[in-house]
Amino acid sequence: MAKKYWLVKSEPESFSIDDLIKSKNQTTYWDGVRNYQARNFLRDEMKKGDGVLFYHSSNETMGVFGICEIVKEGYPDHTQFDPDSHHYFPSADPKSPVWFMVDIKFIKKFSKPVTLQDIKDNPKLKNMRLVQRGNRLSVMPVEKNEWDEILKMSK
DNA sequence: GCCAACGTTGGC
DNA sequence: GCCAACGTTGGC
Repeated sequence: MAKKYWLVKSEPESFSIDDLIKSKNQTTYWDGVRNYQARNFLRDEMKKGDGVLFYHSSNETMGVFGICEIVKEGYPDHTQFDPDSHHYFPSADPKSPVWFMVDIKFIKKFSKPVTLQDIKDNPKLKNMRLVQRGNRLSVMPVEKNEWDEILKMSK
C-alpha cells in the first residue's frame, strides 16, 4: 500500500516538537484524541512508515515545525480508562475501547517552520484541510503534493 | 430524532 | 481575552 501523509496538531505548551525530540527514542504515543473522525484515522488508516507533519497551534508561531513518522499503528489509548487522567472517558470499556492512538517517531525539525501564513499564501496549498473554514480536526490527512510542497517550503 | 445548551478548539 | 465554528450531550 502506498505511503500516506498526515498532519497532527499540538499546542506546544502541552507537547511541542522539542518535547518529542527529548522523548525516549524520540518516540511518543499520541494520546488524548477525543474526536471520532480523528479516531478513525488513528485506528484504521495510519500505517507504519506514513509521514506526519508536526503542527503547532495556539502559539505565536503557528505552523509546521518538522516531520515524524508512524512507528506503531492504532492501539487503544490507555488514558480513556484512567480516572485520574484528564482524558478519562467513563463509558469506555477495556473490552471495547472507544479511543485509539499511534506511536510517532521524530524524523527532523525544519530549520525554519512553515507557518500558517506561509501555507495560506501558497495557492498550491489552498485545498489543504488545515486552512479550510472551521476545521478543528487534530489529526488529518495530507495529500502527497501538499506534503512535497511543505517540505520544499521548509528549505 | 430534533435541537438548545454547553464545551472546546484555535485563529486573531 | 474574544469569539466563530462546530462537536457532543441530554431532555423531550
